[in-house]
Amino acid sequence: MAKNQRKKASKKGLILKKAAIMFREKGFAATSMRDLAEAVGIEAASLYNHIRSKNEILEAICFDMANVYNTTIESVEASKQNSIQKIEQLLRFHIAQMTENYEDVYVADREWKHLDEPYLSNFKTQRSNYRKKFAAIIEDGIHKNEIKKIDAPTAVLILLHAVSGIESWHRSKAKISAKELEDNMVMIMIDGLRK
Amino acid sequence: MAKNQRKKASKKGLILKKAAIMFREKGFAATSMRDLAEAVGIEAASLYNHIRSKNEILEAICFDMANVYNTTIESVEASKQNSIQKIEQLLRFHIAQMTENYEDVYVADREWKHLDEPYLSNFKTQRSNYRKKFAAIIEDGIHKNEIKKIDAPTAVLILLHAVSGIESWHRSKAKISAKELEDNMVMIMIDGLRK
DNA sequence: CCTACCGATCGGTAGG
DNA sequence: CCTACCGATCGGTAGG
Repeated sequence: MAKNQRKKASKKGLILKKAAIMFREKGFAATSMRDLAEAVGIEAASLYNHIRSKNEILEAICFDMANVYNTTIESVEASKQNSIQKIEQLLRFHIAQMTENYEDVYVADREWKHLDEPYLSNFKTQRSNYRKKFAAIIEDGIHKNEIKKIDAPTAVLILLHAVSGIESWHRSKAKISAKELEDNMVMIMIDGLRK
Repeated sequence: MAKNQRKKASKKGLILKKAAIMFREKGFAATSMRDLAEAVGIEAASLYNHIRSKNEILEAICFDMANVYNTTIESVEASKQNSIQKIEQLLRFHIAQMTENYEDVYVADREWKHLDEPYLSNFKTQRSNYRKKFAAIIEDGIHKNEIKKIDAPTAVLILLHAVSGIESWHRSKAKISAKELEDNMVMIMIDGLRK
């Protein structure tokens, strides 16, 4: 992963990486800069040679994820596949992110509330736009009779939240492999949508 | 709702209710006792005539929800229905909780990490037991050929997280009604499981 | 990258 | 239920 390499290469990258781990474990508000500094191996004051503020760390994590999501859905939109295939591709993308890039995904998904303005509004807009694009793909599938007649925005919420359920799987050191997990999820969700 | 009545009847009930709203909005750690006191309409120090600590409030919310969950799944287990019917009943229960008792459900689901020991361990155990009971129902349906061959613990995670997606629906003042929402969700999830 | 420190705010208590 | 206050900890800065 290019991103993971970057995150380990520089000190700022290390700070972002450790921060994501701690923000997931304890939450943004309950993680102190002194906790973070200890995990990085420096004094709290020294963090500020690499980052401007605690909130800037959260911004970096959230908007890096938003960019990955935007890039992906734009490429899926542009591809020549039917709607079921597009949805399956998006599901597999989200599952892969969850298993490979767990900490960042979790933080961007659950801790974005702690963003300050104007970043908060910006993030909420991007999030809403992503869901609208996803819903449009489902809507298209309904019109083309590939997908059962359901409320598309509701289906998007179900799909995205279902994927976030992998979080617990990740923690539980389950016996099932990542591949099996992915296939199980895709089967359940796709069969649920299909006519 | 008996519980809502109790929560409005006494001052302690009002504190728990306002706390659930604020813990959901800002998170447990980012909600101060002074914020909470203002919402209740008293001084921060006066809160301590009704509760022992900030953590006690979180405990009350989380364990009230755990009790509701336990009671429900025990009654579903004891009922004479096939596995698909049991799962549908549990799904409708969770959806109803999400639409009727949103704040408490959300806090018990997302903020329990901030519980102190021994409550934290207790809560995690109850949560794990609930999921095991749910998985056993799915497992039973697989053996009886009512449900496709999938990994039952994974299916439980998908179902429970999918339901939590209603959170965003709740916030978005969607055009779809609660009844339609419920039917859409049940249809997608049940069809996804069925053989 | 560290020592030394700031003002603000936190959860909670004493005493009435 | 309030005023007055406590020690601890917070994010962040000055200066080297």
